Amino acid sequence: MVREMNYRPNLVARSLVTRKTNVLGVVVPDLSRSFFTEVTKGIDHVASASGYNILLCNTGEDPDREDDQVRTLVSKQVDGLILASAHPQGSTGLRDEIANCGIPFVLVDRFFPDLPFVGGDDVQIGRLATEHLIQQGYRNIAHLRGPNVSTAIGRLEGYLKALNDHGLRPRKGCIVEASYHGEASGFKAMRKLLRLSPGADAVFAASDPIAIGALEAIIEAGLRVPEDMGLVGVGNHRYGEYLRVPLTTVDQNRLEIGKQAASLLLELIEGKSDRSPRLTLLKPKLIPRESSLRLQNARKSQRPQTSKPPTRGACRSSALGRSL
Amino acid sequence: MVREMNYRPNLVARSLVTRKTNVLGVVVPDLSRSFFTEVTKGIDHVASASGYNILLCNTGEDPDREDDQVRTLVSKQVDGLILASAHPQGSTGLRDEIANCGIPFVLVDRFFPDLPFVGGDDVQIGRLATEHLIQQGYRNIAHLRGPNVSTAIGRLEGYLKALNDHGLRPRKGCIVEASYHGEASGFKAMRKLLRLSPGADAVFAASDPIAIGALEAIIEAGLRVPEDMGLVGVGNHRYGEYLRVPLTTVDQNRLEIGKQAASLLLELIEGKSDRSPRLTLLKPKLIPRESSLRLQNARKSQRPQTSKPPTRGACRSSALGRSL
DNA sequence: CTGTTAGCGCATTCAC
DNA sequence: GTGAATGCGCTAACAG
Repeated sequence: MVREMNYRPNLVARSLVTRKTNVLGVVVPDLSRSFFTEVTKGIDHVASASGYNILLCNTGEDPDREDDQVRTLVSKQVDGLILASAHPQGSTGLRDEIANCGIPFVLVDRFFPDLPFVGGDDVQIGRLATEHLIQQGYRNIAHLRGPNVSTAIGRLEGYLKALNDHGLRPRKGCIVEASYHGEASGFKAMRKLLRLSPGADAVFAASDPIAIGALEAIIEAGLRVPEDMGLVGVGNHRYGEYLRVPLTTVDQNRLEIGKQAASLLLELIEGKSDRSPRLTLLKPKLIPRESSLRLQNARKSQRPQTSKPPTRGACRSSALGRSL
Repeated sequence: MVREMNYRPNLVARSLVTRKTNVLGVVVPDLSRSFFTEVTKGIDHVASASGYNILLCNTGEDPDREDDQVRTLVSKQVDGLILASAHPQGSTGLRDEIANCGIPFVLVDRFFPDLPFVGGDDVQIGRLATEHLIQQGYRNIAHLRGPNVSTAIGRLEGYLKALNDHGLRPRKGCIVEASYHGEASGFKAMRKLLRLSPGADAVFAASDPIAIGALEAIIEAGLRVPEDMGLVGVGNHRYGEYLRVPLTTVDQNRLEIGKQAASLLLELIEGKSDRSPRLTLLKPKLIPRESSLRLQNARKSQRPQTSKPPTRGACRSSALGRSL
């Protein structure tokens, strides 16, 4: 009957009195990066199951814009906030803007000390990737690191630790910075790396887009992957297995990051803040594919999910033959 | 001074009296498809420039869920709605839910008669892709179509028209349906196609993900792309140029779809509804890459944006040689 | 031009 | 149990 009368309750009036909007603010640096869309999807999944909607903001990696967005969201009385902050590591701006305004929030992906956080274990990610390369027999492993946010810092740390644990040392010039976003950035960084540290036989790239750009540069230089140059990325990018050389990667479980962040936030909102660990680090998982498998015994683990035949060799440009 | 006192105006109270929330509802079928994230980004770009925020909903291609979301958004008093509907073509559910509730809205991507719309010109897309293949000398062109939404219907129509214009006719079994979403679906559909219509020498896939899956199936079958089988997708997918064979595609300008949809919606909201064409079809553009270029004279148009050497042959699995 | 008041549409309270 | 009054925090209209 209510349906037939098509009465539409005014939820903003209701919100004014109940002090509850059933809206979660989500602030990300860049919507086109599949990492963040996947996280957002995970958030939406558990949020909408609990009757919440998502107010989405794109900061474009601009901390000032981020602060504006957060202020607006707070003014709009969102019940909670999930944020992948563009503030540089160590800056105090984030804490000023969020932590003192009294609204529940959870950080994702980019870690800041003492604030509720859900993300990947970046040190472990760096270690996993690097140890895999070492295990495959690579010895001169370079690193294409990301910008100055916690993820890049942690992955770098894991990379250095893994090298150290195996008695290896990074060579001069073998760590080059790229921006997370673009393949173009990975391409440029790899070119630079090939100049600076010509002896490298493998690369750990801090993200899959960086790795994809690097792959192009490696091929351009006339090197074979994985024979002459091993390559590992991070993110389990959806198209990683369809690339010119299927890309080994470290999966940080993006969907789960979103889901757990939303779950934690909902608990904070509903006052069940007794959940002790406000720091959730998801366990990363190595996805070995062709780009790093130079040992025979590892060939078996390719493309388990489809019914394609497992026998596939490297996929190489015909322009390659000349320089070998 | 206001800032120092850090007074936070309660925007829901303001909204209650002004009857304006400065929020736009955006409803999409699937956030992980890059098409929709790019459109959403475009929407956010112009919306936030005008002081609007975005309330985002994911329907998962479920019409019932979509109706729920729309009802909620309306109840939340969004100022306007942008919607890529999951309702099947010809259904009346959409019109019932939206058109009569008095709130301004714009449809994107999926077309419905007589409703404000911004999207690609799908007939033109289908024609462009197919004519390109014809021009490249392919004669037995198959089609992997999408599900029953306007985009797939239009692209199919363009495909048929282009064939007809050139005195060609589709063979029996050469049109196979796939779901838009998954590469897996494209893979299966292509396998089926190779069985049903073994003589095909080219495929027009209704989306890039379908094309990506199809590419894998073609390679698996021991065929070379583009020599034995031409391939064209739709969407100018971000990773199309990094695939095993760089993929020819039709760009429908996704970012622009979002921007124009948001602009139109803002005009409708602000009452300047005198903008006569409420139907905006963006002009598609062919992006030729290796997967369809079997004629020499077309080789020049590969990868113009980077400084990579233009000489690159097809990228083939080593498992291929056997069946030729 | 500044200060006061009514009321936006609901949920919650109280009286009945 | 049902029904009328109060107020959420703000803007708009009004009075001084």
